[in-house]
Amino acid sequence: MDSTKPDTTSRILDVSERLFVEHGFEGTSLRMITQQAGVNLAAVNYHFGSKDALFEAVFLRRLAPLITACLTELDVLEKSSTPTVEGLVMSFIRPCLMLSKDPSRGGAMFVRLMSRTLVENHRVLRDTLSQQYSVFVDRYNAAFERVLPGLSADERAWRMHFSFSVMFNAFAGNDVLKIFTRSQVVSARDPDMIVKHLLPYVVSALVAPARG
Amino acid sequence: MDSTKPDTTSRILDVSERLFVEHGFEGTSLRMITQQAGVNLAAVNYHFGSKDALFEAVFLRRLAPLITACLTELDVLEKSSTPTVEGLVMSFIRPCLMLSKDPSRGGAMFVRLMSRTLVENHRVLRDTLSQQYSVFVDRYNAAFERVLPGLSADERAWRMHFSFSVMFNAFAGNDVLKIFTRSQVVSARDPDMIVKHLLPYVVSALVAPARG
DNA sequence: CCACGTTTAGAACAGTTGTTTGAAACTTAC
DNA sequence: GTAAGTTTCAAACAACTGTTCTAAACGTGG
Repeated sequence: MDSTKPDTTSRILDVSERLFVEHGFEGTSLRMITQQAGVNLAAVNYHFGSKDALFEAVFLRRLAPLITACLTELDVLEKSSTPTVEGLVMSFIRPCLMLSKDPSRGGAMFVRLMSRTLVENHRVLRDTLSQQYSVFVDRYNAAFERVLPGLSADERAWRMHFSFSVMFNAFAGNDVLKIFTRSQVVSARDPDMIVKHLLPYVVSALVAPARG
Repeated sequence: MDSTKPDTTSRILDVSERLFVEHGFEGTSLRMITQQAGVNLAAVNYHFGSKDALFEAVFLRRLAPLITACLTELDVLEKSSTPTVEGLVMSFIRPCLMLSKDPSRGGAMFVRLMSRTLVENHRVLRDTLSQQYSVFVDRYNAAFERVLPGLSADERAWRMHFSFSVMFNAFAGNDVLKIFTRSQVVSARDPDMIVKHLLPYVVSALVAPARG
């Protein structure tokens, strides 16, 4: 046996993550997964119970640590006497950046999976996950209120909505203009390059004065 | 016969558009489509040739007019002696807004379809469509260069990338924070409300001074 | 060596998929 | 009214879907 070969469960998770990103939940069959993972077809149902449960496992494996990393960043930030908008934005970007640059955690794969799952509106997102991480949103809400005291709750919610949207899609590599042209508008997919341009963009939009 | 009932082709297109948005390309079967459209199963292959060709037809029906509307807005803008960033942004937002508010064109359905198709990376987007609307990107590139002369080509490309990303996802109703909480962060999906907050957000980010 | 719980194996299940077929029904024009 | 062309219909096709089953193989402690 190849000792470097991970166990069946991990191999299934790794292959699934990639295939779910590439072909979506419906477009990925258990036979594709088990073949590429080099395991028996029945292994998925044996180890995870069902295709749905497998998807949830793939998702939770990465989401929980990512959330934790963000919350830890927020903890540090809250102890600071002078929190900045830039620091707050980085408290979300930094964990995404770390994840994107770590091949052992699938790199940017998971952000892409979140992006796909979001637009696919998968059950797991509506039913299982959505409510158990609401602390994430609450904490960011409070943090944004602190660094942007001049905004109404409504205005703040919109700017957060837009900011997470653009940050998310940047890391997921969703190039909208790709719809209209073959040539990639943005040259590289280097995560550091993304952050370099993303951070000032988001901060500029967030700190703009409220229009009365 | 009910004279208000559209013909088979249109009924298939309308139903397909909605189902492709709700369940994606792979998740939508021809039997779902034909049943809801009240037509025979073979009708899709008779009128369109294949499921792939149907998808392309659904996509092109809305995309071409949307592109045209944007290009027309750009024409007007270019004749203006004092084009503004706000005007340029609105030249994209306005056609999206009109579309979103027009139920006879499926409302916001098509923007959501574009959003789904983008992350699904469908063949039709890679092969068929991508190259024939490159004029869209070229025109916007030139227009942005005119109203933001202080930016390098690189910086401009990134800001355009982010801006179209956030505008797109706003109209598509992709609420990222929905992943983490059940409660909708942004209250309404009223297109006018979206524009009201979206426009100043994007403009602020676009006009921010370049950091040398 | 044996017995035990865990994992893997291949085969089969009923149901669904996109597509094709040939005949029926319909519309249109002469 | 009849012929030609267009559209609809039910039925069938092979291929694929997630899931289940039982037997075989495996690892482990006695």
